[in-house]
Amino acid sequence: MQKRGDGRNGEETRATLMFAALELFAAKGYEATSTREIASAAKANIASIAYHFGGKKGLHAACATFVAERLTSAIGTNVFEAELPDDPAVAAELVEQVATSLIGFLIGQPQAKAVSSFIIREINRPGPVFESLYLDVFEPVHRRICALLARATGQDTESETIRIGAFSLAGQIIYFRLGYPIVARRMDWLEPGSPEAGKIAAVVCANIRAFIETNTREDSK
Amino acid sequence: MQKRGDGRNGEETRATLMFAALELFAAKGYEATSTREIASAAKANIASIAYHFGGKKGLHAACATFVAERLTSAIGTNVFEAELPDDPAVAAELVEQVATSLIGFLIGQPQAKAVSSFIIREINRPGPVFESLYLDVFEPVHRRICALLARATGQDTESETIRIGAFSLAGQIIYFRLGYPIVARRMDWLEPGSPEAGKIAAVVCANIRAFIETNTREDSK
DNA sequence: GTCTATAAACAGATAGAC
DNA sequence: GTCTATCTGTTTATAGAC
Repeated sequence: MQKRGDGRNGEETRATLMFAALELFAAKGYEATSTREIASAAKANIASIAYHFGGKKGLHAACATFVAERLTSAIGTNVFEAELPDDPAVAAELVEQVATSLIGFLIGQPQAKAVSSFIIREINRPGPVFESLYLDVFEPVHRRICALLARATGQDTESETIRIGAFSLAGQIIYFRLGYPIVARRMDWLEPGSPEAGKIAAVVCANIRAFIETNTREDSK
Repeated sequence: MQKRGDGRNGEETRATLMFAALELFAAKGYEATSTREIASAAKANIASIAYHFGGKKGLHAACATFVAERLTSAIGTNVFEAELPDDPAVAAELVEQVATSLIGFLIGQPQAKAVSSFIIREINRPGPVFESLYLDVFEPVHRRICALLARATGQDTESETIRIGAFSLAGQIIYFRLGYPIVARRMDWLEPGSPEAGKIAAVVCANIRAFIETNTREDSK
C-alpha cells in the first residue's frame, strides 16, 4: 500500500521527476538546482530521486536522453530516412520543410523552451551529455542539411561555405527560441505560438531561398 | 601595510575579482558559482567580496555593467552616433560593417566567450540585469539595424519583415559564439581567431546582401 | 584593505520504518 | 515505492584581529 493519497505509481513518479528536473535544469542550470527543489516541484520525496535515478547525475542523464529524442522527432525523422533527392528544387524544398517544422516546435510547443535551454547549457559544459548530443543529434542533422544545401546549390557537400551556411541557418532558428524574451518585447508578442512561428518561418525560408540563390554555381544551372 | 606579498591595491583586487566572477558566472551560472571559488580564482580572500561589492549580488551587478559596456563598444559606437545615411548602398555597407566588427569581437577576443555566455544566461533570467541590458543594449542596437535595413531595402523601418530579419541576423552571429563547441568540431577548427572570424563574416555578409536583395521593394529602385 | 574564525542555512546521499 | 530522520560537507555572510 502506498502512502500518497493519489493513485500515482512508480513509473508516473519517475516521469514527473524527470519533467520537473528538465524544467529546473533548463531554467537554473544543473549545479544551481537542488534535489529538494526538484522533488518539491514533482510533489515527490527527496529520496525518490535516489531510488528512481540513482542520484542527481542519473536524473540529469535521463533528461539528456529525453531531450535528444524530442529534438530529433521535432526536426522530422522522415527527412533523414528518405533518399537524398537529385532535383535541386526538391532539395531546397526539404531544407525549408526542416526549418519550418523545427521553428514550429521551438515556437509552438510548451516543452521547447526547456529543451532548448537545456541544450544550450550542455553545449557549454564539456562532458558525456554534450558528447552524445553532438554525435546523435547535432552532427547528423548538420551533415544532412549540408547535403541538401549542396544539392540545391550545386556546390560540394563539405565545402566551407555550405557548412558555415548550414550553421548560420541553425543559428537564426535557435535564436528565436533562446532570445524570445528580447524578440517578444520588440515585436509586441506575448507567449510564442503558431502565428509567431509562421511569421518567423516566412522570413527564415526567404533567407534559405536567398542563400541558395546567391550560392548557386552558375555552371550547374 | 598590506598582508599580501604582491603590490596589489584595492582597485586591482576589485577588478581581478570582477573578471574572475564574470568567467565563472558565464561558465557555470550565478547560483552555481560560489564566492569561495571566485575568491580563489582571483587569489583574494572570501571576505574581500563583501568589502568591495557588498556581497555576491553586487559582484553580479558589476559584471553586468562591464558586459554592457564591452558589447556596446564591440558593435562600434560610431555606427550609432553617425547620421542615418540616405543612400541605400551606404546603409547596406554599414550593416555589413556592424556584423563584421561584432563577429570579430565574438570570434576573436578571448573575453567574448564569457561576455556572450553571461548575456545568454541573463536573457533567461528575468530581473533587473536583463532589464537594463535590454534597454541599454539590445533595443537600441536592434532599432538601429532595423533603420539601416529599412534604408537599404526601401521598406518601412518598423515593418515586421525588417524587425524579424534583423533578429535572424543577430541570431546567426551570436550562434557562432554560443555554438562554437559544435562549429569547431564540425569545421575542424581549434580555438576561435581571425581566420575563423573572416570566414564566418564572409558568409554572414553574403546573407545580409541576399536578404536586402530579396526584400527590396521593386518600386523603390 | 586583508585576514581568520565562525555562525546559520543549505546541499546530496542514505539508513531504515512502513 | 514512499516516507522521516540524519550524516557529512559546503554555502553566504559577518565579526573582529591586524
